[in-house]
Parts: sequence; structure tokens; C-alpha cells
Amino acid sequence: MNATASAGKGAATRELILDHAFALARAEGLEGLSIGALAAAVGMSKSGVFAHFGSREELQLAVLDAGARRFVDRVLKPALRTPRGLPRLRAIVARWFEWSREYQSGCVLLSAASEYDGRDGALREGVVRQQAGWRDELRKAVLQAVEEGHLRADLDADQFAFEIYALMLGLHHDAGLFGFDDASRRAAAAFERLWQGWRP
Amino acid sequence: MNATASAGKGAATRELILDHAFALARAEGLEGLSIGALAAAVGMSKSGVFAHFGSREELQLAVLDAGARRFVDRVLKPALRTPRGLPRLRAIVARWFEWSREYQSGCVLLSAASEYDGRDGALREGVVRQQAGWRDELRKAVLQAVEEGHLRADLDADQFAFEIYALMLGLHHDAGLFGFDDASRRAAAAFERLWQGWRP
DNA sequence: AAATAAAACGAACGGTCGTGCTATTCATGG
DNA sequence: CCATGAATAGCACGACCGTTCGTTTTATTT
Repeated sequence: MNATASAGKGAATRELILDHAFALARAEGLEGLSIGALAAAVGMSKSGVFAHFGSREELQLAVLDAGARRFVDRVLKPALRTPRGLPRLRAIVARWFEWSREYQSGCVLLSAASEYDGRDGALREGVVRQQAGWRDELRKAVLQAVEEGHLRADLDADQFAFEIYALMLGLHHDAGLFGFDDASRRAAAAFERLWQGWRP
Repeated sequence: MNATASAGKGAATRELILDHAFALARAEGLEGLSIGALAAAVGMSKSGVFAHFGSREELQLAVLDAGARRFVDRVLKPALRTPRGLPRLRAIVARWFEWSREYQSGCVLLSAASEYDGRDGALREGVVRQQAGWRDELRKAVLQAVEEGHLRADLDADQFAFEIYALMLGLHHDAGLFGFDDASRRAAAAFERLWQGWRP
């Protein structure tokens, strides 16, 4: 009847597994994610879980992909409803802050970036593609703010996107180690100062 | 005769083990560091390596500590030879860039921060203490730059240290995924703009 | 050179890992 | 209601995990 069931029972349990896998990977990282622990969390047998993905690496890729989809749904998509330019850029960052608050102790996407930055293989490629894609979305939002005349025309959008991203990394880092509230204030203040410095 | 030998053979091989462990942890993280693989890298038996630390966790703590000592020796200490204030602060950042270039694909200290930010235990405590200590050194260097009159008096040193740290996180992130050179240019440009904006 | 202490080895233990195979349960279309 | 295929369970495998223990080799001291 509902959306998941109409795609068959298999797809539904696959989503259920991915839910638990996402939660486990938050705490242990994608490399720390084990099929046995995942099966125990879902309440299935190891082989039952395994059959849905065919290999551990496919499972990890699926978790990574699920994380990316959630991020887009929770951060980018809602912000697209606000008018393009600076308002939309600020909406993106605001949603991103909320995301960080929810996943302050372990964001799968960020820990994956640090887990696979020095390796080869499909997972690294997935992380790179995903991070490059998100950076490009950010860059486009910055570019639109320039085009709309909300930010100065001589602003380097790539550079600006890098600096925003760096602030969010700082937020996540400090939130995980020292607490979210202080980190959030610092990151927010830095972002305010950053874009205000580029007003026309 | 020499410094290491006078402390006994045990201490010397312990350092040798830590060398290899540091290299392995760069690629696999502290959680991915296994005693078997470490023993093979050093050319010793598993039990021989194990005996030096008594537990895997003690080994991980020792690697973390060794990393912190190296960082201080390579980044902070040399910078202390330049005059206090802005020159020293810029020297610290410059050394930090060199450190990042060397360890662009996997810095043990940073990956440890992301590995243990959502856990409990001795390792997390070690990471927090180490990160807090380094942040404080950074803050002190910023404060001295204010006291010397090199930066404006209304500068919030904590905030400034956070922003510098965030830039270095951005550098490491982008260097690992997209290449060091581009990331380095962006981070350097951001730091230049950052401190120049606070000149008296 | 003998005695003693430190260091390293080698084998084994109980567990968990990912993965393959076969059987059984389940849902679903005819 | 039954047949068919999908979904899950159960079991076994080889490999590696951290750790323990008794033995042997190597260094240091007397």
C-alpha cells in the first residue's frame, strides 16, 4: 500500500537495515561498521543482512549514499524554497547548522571523508564525488548571491565556498570535542563576519 | 652510549615500534591500527610488540602522545624562536602548513579527533586534552599579537583561534580529497585575509 | 665467566570478521 | 489453494583480532 511496501518487502527491510547502519556508522565510522553488529541491531541474521548487499563494501557505499540523500533532503532542498542569492545561501548555512546539531557526535559524511582521504577504492571515489558535488552546490549558491548583487562582484565563489566549508568543519570538530553550543556560537559569528565583509 | 641506548634497549625498540605505528595509523587511523600488522611492519612477533604496551589501548595512547610530541617539535617549538606577536603567529601557521603538506593524506591527530569525538574512554580524553592544549597555545599566540599591538585590541582571541583552526581543517580536508596545492592556496589566502582584516 | 634481569618469541585461546552454501520460511500471483 | 520465487536463517570456513603463558634468546651486572 504505502510507498515502501509497494516496492516489495525486500526494499523495505533494506531501508530498515540502512537506518540502523546509518546510526551505527555515526558512532563507529564506516570502517567500524560490521555486519554482525548491524544484524544484531536490526534483529536479523548476519546472512540475512548480508544478502541485501552482497558485500561489505556495497553496504558501506549504500550507507554513504543514504547519508548523502538525507543531507540533501534536510539541508539543500528546503533551502531551495527561499529566494536565490544571499537569503538562500544563509538558509543553506542555517539548515547546515541544524544538521550539525543533530549529528554533532559523528556525522557519517564527514567521518567518511577523513576515513578515506588516504586510500584508494570505490569508497574513496564515492566520498570524493559526493564532497565535490556538495561543494559545487555551495559554490553555485554563492555565485547566485553575487549575480543577484547581494555580494560584491569581485568575490571568488570557490574561495568563499571553501571558507564556509572550513567553518562547518570547525563547528563539527569543536562540537564533538568541546560541546556544541560554544562551537555553534563561534562558527555563526565567523560566518556573519565573513559574508558581511563582502557586502557591496 | 647514545641517548636512546642509555635508556636501555627496550626504550629504543619502543620508539622504533612507535615510528611504524605512527605511519600505520596515518593510513588506517588509530582504530584501524592492529598489533599483528604493526608487528609485521617492525619485523617482530606480535607478543614482542604487545609486551611493550600491555594493551592495545595503551599502544594507541602512546601513538597519540608521540604524534602530539612530533607536532609540538615541528610546529610550535621552531616558531617560538621568532619574536612574539604577529610574526610568531604567522610562523606557527607557516609551520602548520608544512606539517599539513607532509601529512596531507592522513594526520593521526586529526583523524583521532574525528574517530573519538563520539565515544567515551581514555582515548577520547587524551584527544580532548591534546586538542584543548593546542588550541590554548594558539590562543596565547593570538593574544600576544594583540598585546604587542600587531592586531586590534577588540579582537576576540578565542574566536580568532577557532577560525584559524577551522581553516587548517579545511586545508586538510580538501588536501586529502582534492589535492594539496589548491587547498593550500585557498587556506593561505583565507588566513591572509583574516589577519589583515584585524590590523590596527 | 657466571648470574640475573630484560626482551622477544611461538603457540594457543576464545572471539569476531566477511563470505559462501544449503535449507527453510514467507509472500504473492495464478 | 497451490506453486513459484523472493527473503531469511543456519551453519561452516578461513583469516585475523587482542591477549595470555611458558620458553628461549639476548643484554646487563656482578
